[in-house]
Amino acid sequence: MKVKKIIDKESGKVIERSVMNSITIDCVIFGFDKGSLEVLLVQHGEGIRKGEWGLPGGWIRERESIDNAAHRLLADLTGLDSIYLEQLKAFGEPDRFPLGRVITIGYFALIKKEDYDVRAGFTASDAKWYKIADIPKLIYDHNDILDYSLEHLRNRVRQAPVGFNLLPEKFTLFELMKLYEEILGVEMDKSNFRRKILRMKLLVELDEKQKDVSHRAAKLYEFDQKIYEKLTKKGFNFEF
Amino acid sequence: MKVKKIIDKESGKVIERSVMNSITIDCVIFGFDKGSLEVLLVQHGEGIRKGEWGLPGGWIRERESIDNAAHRLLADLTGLDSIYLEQLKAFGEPDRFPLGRVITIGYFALIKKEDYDVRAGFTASDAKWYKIADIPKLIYDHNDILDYSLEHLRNRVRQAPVGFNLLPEKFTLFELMKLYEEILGVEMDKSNFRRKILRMKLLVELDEKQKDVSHRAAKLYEFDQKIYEKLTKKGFNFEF
DNA sequence: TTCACTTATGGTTTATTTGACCACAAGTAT
DNA sequence: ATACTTGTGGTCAAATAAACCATAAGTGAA
Repeated sequence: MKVKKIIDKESGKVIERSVMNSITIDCVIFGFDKGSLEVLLVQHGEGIRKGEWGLPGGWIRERESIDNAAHRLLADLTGLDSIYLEQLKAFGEPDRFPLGRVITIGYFALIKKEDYDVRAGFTASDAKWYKIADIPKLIYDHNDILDYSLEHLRNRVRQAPVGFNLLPEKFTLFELMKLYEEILGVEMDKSNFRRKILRMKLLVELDEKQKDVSHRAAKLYEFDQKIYEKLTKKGFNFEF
Repeated sequence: MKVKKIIDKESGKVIERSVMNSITIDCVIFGFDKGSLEVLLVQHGEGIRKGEWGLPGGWIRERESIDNAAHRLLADLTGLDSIYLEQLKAFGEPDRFPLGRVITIGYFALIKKEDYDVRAGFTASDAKWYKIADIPKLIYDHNDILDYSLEHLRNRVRQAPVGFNLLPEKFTLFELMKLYEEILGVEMDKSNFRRKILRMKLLVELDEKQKDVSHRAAKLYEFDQKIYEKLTKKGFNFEF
């Protein structure tokens, strides 16, 4: 096993810690802002690919599970824990990484941008949100991983109520609909959407309304954690 | 990179070939026989776990993609190529493998048992089909991988027409229904099933009937490759 | 041959869901 | 006041799903 320099999170000191030398993790972190789906990319600060953009990622330590590694990397990156995170799959074309055979395990995260500060605990030289349409050419096979994630996201939101992880705690039905429209690339009918989503009893109507909008304020909703979990396990159908 | 003894498929000679030393592949191979869902397990012929059952698997070679590795292993095992195979995900608990840190990538295969001969090209000391209900305690975390696959299979057959890969080329609607019932663990209505599946235009009615059955012979169907592929991409809905 | 039994096949009926569309409410901006 | 935007609650016809029924077509046993 290789030994890599790693910065210890608590002490801030550079320590040596063994890592697995042919497997990495790369995370596709989705956010949603002003009607647009976005992805968090980082600019590499060292090595031959200095200056190029890629997915945030890192090495797996010798004694941690891969899920833990993904959570740790994400926490270092965003300062957030307990966010929605799931493994995508492994990417292992033999020439995907130019300096040797490295297989990477892709992870897929959905975060509420309101809770998040790019700078918090951030170690890469630069990090930036990119709209899906503006993704540049990325290092290695990261464009492939991103494309796969996007495809996965589109499938996932139709089968489980995971899209909510991209919205603030309290949201309007219109915002929710716009989220689905953006992710799935379709147009929906306000009225039918409302009927369908309310019928699942997934949402709790709050005694609050939108503030500071230049039109009639809409009621705010949040989702019911119990039913959310039940539907997440059982699967729900969200075709339009 | 480690060097492992590998038996060359063409020549039959033992050759040395470099493999990645901390990643393996394990395959969950499903078959369907007489109304029961089954899984192919192998008995390990060497090492400390000699005699115990596990999933068929192996090492990834230095210069092959992980998908290729899975296809190669499966071809060695079953003598079949171009079978339905997809990656599940990586399994990486730090202590899943007792002799060191090894991450495994799970694969998921569906085969037509009629086409398949367990002995063909088989290298493990023994291989056997097990009914889902009779799965023994397996080595390492293979029971977890199997449980995950089963869950995945249940989700998959409801979203894409992949279940057909378990049936012979020609099948009756009743057989197809029994397949769904077995996989999903539900009872269905013959008449409604028939209506629903025929409405998708996925099946082609053949000019042939069942033979040697002790009741009215049913029409045979096969599926339409074109529509099959379209539905596989697009996703179909098969809730009951 | 007749009858019981099994599965095949094609209905019906009713309730539910969808999709398209409408109308008015309740705010803001000019 | 009026235009404009989004919210909210409807209608209606078409499509779908769920439960159930009836008859057909075969086998094998009485």
